[in-house]
Formats: sequence, structure tokens, C-alpha cells
Amino acid sequence: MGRQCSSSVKQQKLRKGLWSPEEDEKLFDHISKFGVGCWSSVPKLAGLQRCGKSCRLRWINYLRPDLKRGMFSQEEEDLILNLHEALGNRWAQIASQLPGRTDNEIKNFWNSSLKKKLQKQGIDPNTHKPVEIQVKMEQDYSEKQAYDPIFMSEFQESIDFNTPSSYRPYDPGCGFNSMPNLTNFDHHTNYSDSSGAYLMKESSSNSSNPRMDSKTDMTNAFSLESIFEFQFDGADERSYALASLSQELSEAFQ
DNA sequence: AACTGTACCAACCGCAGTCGT
DNA sequence: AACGACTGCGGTTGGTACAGT
Repeated sequence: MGRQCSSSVKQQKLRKGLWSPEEDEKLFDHISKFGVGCWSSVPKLAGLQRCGKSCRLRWINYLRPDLKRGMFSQEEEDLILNLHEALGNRWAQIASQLPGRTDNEIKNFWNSSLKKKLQKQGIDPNTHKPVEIQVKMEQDYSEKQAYDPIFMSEFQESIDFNTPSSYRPYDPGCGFNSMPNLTNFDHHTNYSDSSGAYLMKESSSNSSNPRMDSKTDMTNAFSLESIFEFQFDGADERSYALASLSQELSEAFQ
């Protein structure tokens, strides 16, 4: 479906797979001389049998002079964990906070290393919550759902699964309620002041459109400052809220 | 030495958003 | 408004290296 390496390069035999040193050199020379412009014209101008998309990727992930190569430091690892908890699989957003690292690199590091590390520690890598609490919450929730149709209808009303955002606010103190979509939140919303309100993050696997538009929603409306304000100031309250929710649901069911 | 399983990573693919016409 | 070209993003795949048997 996608317009894979389409357009200007008309059915020319395009190379795929690993880049040779010669190709790298050609691309590097071209970008060094003319800078990053229109990627679709780069292959022709640089004398490469590649599509523009491939050139772009090669430049961004490998040739860019400002890339930091090598192992991730403990600080970087911690930052990735924190950012992933706040942002989910928005690798480009995460990468923008780690100078010299690419989204692809971070994604690979996450999938090959960090994810497993968390799992070993009994933490769900999607939610960053301990697995026991997660399981308990799911059990409680499905039991409550099965036995209490009013609870279910209130819950469904409170959450519009068609909204583009994969983050939905939840206030455990008042039950499920309708809070404004995050994209409408004030730039400086302080989550630690909102009665323990925290974000309930949908797992990307059951979202019909896991890609919230990061450019419009996250960048513009949900600044990094507010994320970190939430991340650090609200962390304890969120854990507390999680435990409260679990307890609340258990009690409600009993 | 040969085979198999696993981890890692570069690159590809498909989709969605943006921009120009 | 509609369309096509282009760009950027996240998920996935395929190749390679390495460890274990």
C-alpha cells in the first residue's frame, strides 16, 4: 500500500539491504556539500541506486556526524525508562531527549535489553507497574465488569476509545470520570495537585491506532516540563492511586 | 566441527500527517 | 476540497554474531 520509494526514481533498479562503504561515502559527501534538503532527489544527485527514504534513514541512523555511538550509559538507561513510562513507544519523542541517539537505536535497545530487564524484575514493560498489581487490577476489573452493569456503562461513558490520544486521565478518588482530553490540558497542568489523578495508559497492542499524533498532540499540548512534573512529583501519588484503585475495586466487588 | 538457539541491530514496510498545487 | 508527493514514525523482518550443546 505505502508509496514505497516511489516517485522520481522510475522503476530504476534500486538497491536494498546493507549499505556499502562506497554508498556511505557518496551520501555523506553529498549531504556535507549540499545539506539535508529534498530526500527524494538525493539518490539521483548523489549517484546512488537507493530510494530517498533509504538515504534519509541511513543518514539519520548512521552517518549523521553528531551521533553518539556505543553502549548506553546508566543515566541514559534511566532516562529512557522514565520517558518510556511517560510517553510509551514514542521513540522519536524519547530520542529527542537523548542527544546523539536515534529513535531506532533506542527502540532496539528497549526491545533487546530494557524490556527483558523489566520483565525479570517482575515489572510489566508496557505499564511499568509490578505484574502482581497489574494482574490483580485486571482480575478485579473483569469481575466487577461481569457483575455490575452500571459500573461498566459508567466506565464506557467516561472513556471515549475513539479519541486519538492513548492517554486517558483517571481519577481513582472519584471513580471513572470524564476529564478533559490531555490534548486540551493546560500547558502547565500539575498532575500532583489533581487529587491523585493520573494517566491510565492503554497498551498499544489493543489500541486501534497506537500512533497518537506525536507532533500535534504531544509536542504542542503536553510539554516535556509537564511530563516531568508529572513524572517526578506525581510518581508516589500515582503508585498510591494504583494501590487505592486495586483496593477500591476489591472492596466494591466484595 | 557442526548444528541450533538467541540476541542484536540495520534496514524495510506500511501508515499517517503535512504541504503544495 | 481533493489530490499527489513527500516526510516521519513505529512495527517488523532478516542477517549476522555469538553462545551453548
